[in-house]
This record gives sequence, C-alpha cells and structure tokens, in this order.
Amino acid sequence: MRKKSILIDGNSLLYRMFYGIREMTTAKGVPTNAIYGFVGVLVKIEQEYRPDYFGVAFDLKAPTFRHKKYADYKAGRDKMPEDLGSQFVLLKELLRKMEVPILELSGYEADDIIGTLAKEGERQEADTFIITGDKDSFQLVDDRISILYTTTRSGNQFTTVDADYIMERYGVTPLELIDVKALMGDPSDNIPGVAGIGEKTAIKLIKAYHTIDGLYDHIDDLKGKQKEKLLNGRDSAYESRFLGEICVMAPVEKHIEDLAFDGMFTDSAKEMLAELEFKSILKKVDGSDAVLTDHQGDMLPFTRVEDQRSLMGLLGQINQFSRVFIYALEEGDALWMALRAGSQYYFLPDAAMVEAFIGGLADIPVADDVEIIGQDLKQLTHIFNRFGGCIPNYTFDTMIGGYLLNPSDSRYHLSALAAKYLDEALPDDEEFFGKGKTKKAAEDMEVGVLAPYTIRLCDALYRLWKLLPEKIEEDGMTCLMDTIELPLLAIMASMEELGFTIDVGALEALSHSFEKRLLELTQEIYDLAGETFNINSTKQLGVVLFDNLKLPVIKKTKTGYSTSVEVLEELKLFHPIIEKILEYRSLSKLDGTYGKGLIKLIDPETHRVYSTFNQTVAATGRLSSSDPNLQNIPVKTELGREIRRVFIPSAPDRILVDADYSQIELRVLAHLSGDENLIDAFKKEQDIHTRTASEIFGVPMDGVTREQRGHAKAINFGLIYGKQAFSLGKELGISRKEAQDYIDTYFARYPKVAAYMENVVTEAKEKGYVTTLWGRRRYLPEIHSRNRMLVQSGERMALNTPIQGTAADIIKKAMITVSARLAQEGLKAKLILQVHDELIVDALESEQEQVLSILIQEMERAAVLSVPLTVDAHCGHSWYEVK
DNA sequence: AAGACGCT
DNA sequence: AGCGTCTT
Repeated sequence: MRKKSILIDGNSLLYRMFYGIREMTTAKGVPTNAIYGFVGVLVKIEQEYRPDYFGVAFDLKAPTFRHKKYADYKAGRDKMPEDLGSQFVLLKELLRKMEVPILELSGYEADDIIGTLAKEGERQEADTFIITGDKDSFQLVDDRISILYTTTRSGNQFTTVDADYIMERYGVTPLELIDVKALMGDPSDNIPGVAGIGEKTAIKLIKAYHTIDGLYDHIDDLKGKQKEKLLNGRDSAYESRFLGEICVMAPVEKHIEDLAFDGMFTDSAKEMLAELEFKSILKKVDGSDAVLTDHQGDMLPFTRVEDQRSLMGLLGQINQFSRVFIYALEEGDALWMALRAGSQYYFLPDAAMVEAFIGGLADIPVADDVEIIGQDLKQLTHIFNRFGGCIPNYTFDTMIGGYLLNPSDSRYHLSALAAKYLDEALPDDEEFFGKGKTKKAAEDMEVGVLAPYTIRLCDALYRLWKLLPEKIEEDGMTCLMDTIELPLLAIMASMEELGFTIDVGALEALSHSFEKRLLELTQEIYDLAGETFNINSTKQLGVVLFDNLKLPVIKKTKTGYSTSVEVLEELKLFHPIIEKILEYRSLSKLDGTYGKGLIKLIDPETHRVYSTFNQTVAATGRLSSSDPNLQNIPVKTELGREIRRVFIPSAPDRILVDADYSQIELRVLAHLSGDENLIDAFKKEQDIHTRTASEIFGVPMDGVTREQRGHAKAINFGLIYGKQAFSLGKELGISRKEAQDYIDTYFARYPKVAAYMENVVTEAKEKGYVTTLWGRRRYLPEIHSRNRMLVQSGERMALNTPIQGTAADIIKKAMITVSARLAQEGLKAKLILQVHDELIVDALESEQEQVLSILIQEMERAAVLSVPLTVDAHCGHSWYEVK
C-alpha cells in the first residue's frame, strides 16, 4: 500500500486559527484560541486521516537565504501579536508531549522544509498532504503532492488543492504559479513583482508564455504600455521569482522515515489539554466519537412540506409551540425556506409552498403571538408583504444580533456568524452557489441538495439564537434590539417597497444638458492642452498638466500626481485649462451618478427608484442606502441641486414633507459633555457657529465676521470628527500652531467639552470600546496598536462614534414613532426616506398640516436631552422645493 | 485597488 | 467621522 504523509505549515496554520477563531482563554486568562483550532486539526488527523508520516514545520526567527540576498524581503510586516506568540510556545510544548516531530531549519522557512520532505517522500512513493493557509505552497502540487488549504473562514475544514483545482482556478500548472507570482508580486511578503501587472494580466501572460524566460524571449510580441511595464520591471520579475520559489533541496536534518506516526494523544499530551481546559477535545480523544457527529446538520431529519397535509402538520406545530425559526432564501425567481418549530425541521421547496404557509400562518388562532426568529428579517418582511400575510411578531434577528455585538465586522450571514460564535464551518451561499459566471441557478438545483443545505443553516440559526440574545443582554443592548432595531426593520422594508418617484422626462432632459455641456468642455480642454486624452483618467490628466504643461506639482499620491479638487483650486491661476477641468469633473460626476446613472435604476413601469437600506453596515449605527444611494443626492452647488427637482411625490394629489434636525450632532455633544456654555447656546436657540466664533475670537455675537463664522464652523465640525490641529490647520489654510490656538481657546471656553473628550478616549483605552447614549457599542482595537497612525485614527473614532451613533439612535427612534403616528391617525402618508438627520414623507396634499406637525413633534420628542432638539420642516412638490 | 467626489 | 458610486 502507498504510504501517506501529512506535513503541517505550523506558522501558517496557527496564524489562520488565531484570526479565525474568536477569543478564548483559560480561567486564568491564558489565550488559547489559536491552539484550540490547531488541536482541532490534530484530532482530525488522528481520527480521520491516520497518516504514516507526520510532522509540523516552523519558521525560525533567523534571516533566511532570501533575506540575505534581498534585504527588503518580508519587510514592513507587523510584529506578531503577543497573544499569538505565547501560543506558539504552548503549541511547541504540546507537540513535544505528543512526540510529533518539530521541523525547523535555520536559514529556511517552513515552506522550504515541507517542499523538501514532500519531494523526498515522492521518491519513496508516498503521497503527501500539506496542511497550510498559505497559497504560496500551491506551487508544490503534483500527482503525489496536494494541499489541504484552510481559510480563516472555514476553520478546520479544508479545500483539497490538486493540479486540476489549480488549472481550473488559475488556468496554469502549479509550477507556472511561481512565474505568475514573479509578475504580480505579493505585497504581504514585500515581493515587488512588475509594477502595474496584476493577477489577471500575470496569468494571461504565463498562460501564453509559460515562464518569465519565455515571456521575455517574446517580449516583442507585446506592445504599448504593457511592454514598457514589463521591460522596466524585468530585474524585479527575476528577483521576485527567486523570492517566491520554494526551495525543495533544503539541508533538512530529519528524513521522511524519521516522521513515522503512531498516534499523538499520549498521557502527558492529554494532561496538557486538560490544563488548557479543552474539555470537548478531551472527550473526542477519549474514544466516544458521538461528539464528532454532533451538529452535523446534513444528518438532521426534516419534513418536506409539499402538500396540504404536511403544511397542516407544520402549522399545528407552530400553533402548539408559538415560536418559529425561519431561514428564507431567494435566488433569482426561486424562493424557498427552512423552518424549525417545536424542535422539528421543515423544508418549503418553492414560492407556492411559501405563499401557502404565510397564508396559513395568518389563519392560526395564535398568529399574533407566534414569535418569529430569523436571519435578515427585513428580507423576510418583503416576502410576507408580497403574499399579504400578517404583521409578524419578530423577537430576534441573528444578522442584526451579530451587528450589535460587533458593528465593525464585515459579514453577518449565517455561516460567518456560525464560524464566529459557534466555532463551526458551514458553507455560505457564495461557496454553495458559486459566484459570477459560474453561479448556479437555484432553480436548476436538486431539491435533494438544496434542502439539507438550508436546513443546516436553519439549525445554525436556532443555535445562534440560544447564544446571541444572552451576549446582547450582557453587553446591555437588549433594549436597543427590542425597541429600536427590530421595530425599525419593517419600516425600512416599507421604504424599500414604496421607492421614490422620479420625473423621468425632466431627468432625461437634465442628463442631456449635462452631456451637451460635457462635449463642449471636452473640446475646449483638448484645445487648451494641445492634445486629446482621457480626462477621466487621473493618470493621463497628471501627464498633461504636470509633464506637458509643466504646472507646479502641489501633491503626490502613492501612484503619481494628485489631481484632487484642492490641488486644482491652487492651480487655477496658472492656466485656464484648470477651470474647465473642474467644471468637467463636477459635470461628469453629476451625469454619471445622478443623470444617466440614476436613469438606469428607474423602474420603467412605476417611474420610481427602489433603494436598498442597510441596517448592518455603518459601524456607528447609521443606516446606509444603495442602488441608488439616496443619501448623497447633490445639494451644495446650484447645478447639482437641480437634480432634486426630479424627485417628486408618488401622485399628482400628493406632496413631499421634509423634516430635518438642526445641528443634532452638536446638540448631542452638548448633552453628553454637560458643558454649560454649549448648552446655553442651544437653549437660547442661537446660531451655533456665530456663538462659537464670538467665544473664541472674543467679539460680541453681532460683531462676528463671515470669515470668523466660517472658521468657527470648521472647528465645530472638527470637534465632532475628533480632528487634530494639523488637519484643522490644513483645512483652514492656517498654521498648525494657529489651529492649536483656536482649539485651546475653544476648550478654555467650553471646559466640559474638553473634559468629556479626554474621558471618552481614556475610557476607550480602558474598555476597548465606546458606547452611545442607548448603549450601542463599537470596539476600537486599533487604539492599542503600536502604529501611531492607527492609534490616532482609533482616537478619532472614539470621539466621533458616541456622537454620530447617538444621533443615529435618535432618528431611528423618531422613524418608529413617526411611522406609528401616521398609521394610528389613519393617514395615507408614508415615510419614504431617511438621510441621517432628515426624514421624507410622501403624503396626500390634504394631509400636509397634520404630517408636518407629527414629524416635528415626534422628531423633537425622540430624545429628552439637556438641550432642546429642534426640527425644520417644509412641504413641496419636489425634493428641491422642500429642502 | 485606488483615486476622486457626492452626501450627513 | 461615516458611507456608496463611478472611472480607469
């Protein structure tokens, strides 16, 4: 029989586990998350793979032969976090107790040791599996060597990478990957590659020429920029190839037969596992394999609901237990659901069955009491609304739960939540259905495949529900969830369904006028430049302005000349072309995003745009809007503002009512800091920027100049954003010193604001997070970084988040009460949009007075602060008129 | 992916 | 400070 060999890249795997598994410590506080994940893999090896040879390779700290040749190799890497370093020490101790060979070699990396031993094994006809989280080792793959690749997300589940996989994924052979990397480089290892060549181009070139030698032999086949880039980067490509190629002839002391494996869970190893408090692992190791199959969702029994009888069974179960867990999925036209009720699982295979279920749910006696727990309840609400079901009694949304627990995470789908909170690897929709071109249509998939997948996720939903509400309670956010986020989601669903009506004819006319002017400008710019070029390309524009027209370079970006508005404003005096470019820029933005860009998104039937509102994106608690983003429709310049004329009420007898908070963030700051002087300004309803100017420049309110008010305004904004003297000075065109004087004077006049700001930062450093007035929490790990820039950025977030977030909480509360009042009073008026401090209602003309007063009342009442909240409201026949 | 720019 | 979109 062929021998089987398993080699682990210890550094790579422990790193992956460290970042992939949530924090874990022993009772004494020793961090163990990474080693826990690592041991999970060891158990799998012991119980499932049973290799003949086994070893774990590590990097050593000493410089390698790569560093010796190129000093920059792996330069700029962050130091290893302390909590990870300590786990390396523990892991090696554990491996020694397990009598697992530890492979290290001065001057070489783990990859080189593994490559060498894998090739040695091959000569002895052994099959090698390399466990790593590093794609670099893909180059080692051949008939007898494959990679078990682990990603942060999928924990101890591996993707088997063999030659076919690589061909399918990259379109080249494993060996050719070395040359691909030589061209594209690898920023994480500081391997330069060829500047301007990315993954796509590198693969294309290597597919055609196989090696960089082959490529440079035929360099004359190529032309233009690409050829130029390649010629310039020739030395760099060869250097990169040297750095990226794994050495398979390292002078490793141990040989494959020294790695003979015969179990690793020795008594002393088990003792150490007990010390590390890995109880579940000890149980697995001690023989009972029941634990191994626990929670394997694909073994969960479920009922396929496909007829009246089985539907009645499900509804009966819900009637009896009054609680149902729902995971609904929609892909294209397909719609299906997995449910859990009374500890039974059910699968609804298609839209018709879902519709029957929702209808049936409304009819059962306890319908209003049925607690609904789901993942992304806003989406579920759309489904309920589509089939005209009852108003659901939502009690928990796992997606929002995940967001509240850590609003800085990027993904909250069930598999991400399961990985983080249940330490379990489940496939996610992207993995399951594929993406882009290879995406599989759900309609074409076998129910036999779809059902267990969905049921498994529904089971994860259920188990997350057992965990997350408790954590949210511990963090003091239950009230936030129950009284703000859950009631809000149905309102957001309604806003999405209603959409905003567009005067299509007017928008088309506007877009045409933009385009006509753009054509004229293009010609004028070409004439002034004496050449034609792509004005949209910052790169080409840079060449024209700074190389050809020899204008002075004000600022550079990391890729070339900066051509930002600030730079162009300074260049205005040097050349008439600048003004034209500025006008071109603003018009092309206007047309691209709000002219022809918006036209693309209008529903031709209803003449409306239907934005998506996201409740789990902004780390401060704000909402966001997309496709189209209705929260950034122009207002500052008159020309841009014209766009607002095309946003109109949904019918001729209707009207828009717009209400916005005045200075809500500064009022929140006044409240949070308790500063008497700032509170006084708002109690007297003074113009806040004029008052600030009067304070810091020591002049009476009626003696404040326009310039002084402008500077005060910038200071007030800077305050909210936690700006420092440096950037304030830059913005106002004054020196750092002068800006610091402004800030010092401000703090002298508003001493409690100063004290508050200091406090917030101190608290953020102590606790690791900041909170809003309603307890919404945001973690700021960067505040403890060794990188000064990151610390400063963390401090700014610490200062801004409580203010921005409290304002977000307030308007969310207002949305809920406004919406309730509109319904209670039997009005046809509907909330259609929120823009951070502004609400827009589409109402019958006859309702306008009532709606105006509801908006003002409810928004002003949404929070009781130590300063009044004031609201300005207007009615009109377009968004232009009301704001 | 980066730069630029629209909003609060 | 926080977002989303367009362009190259």
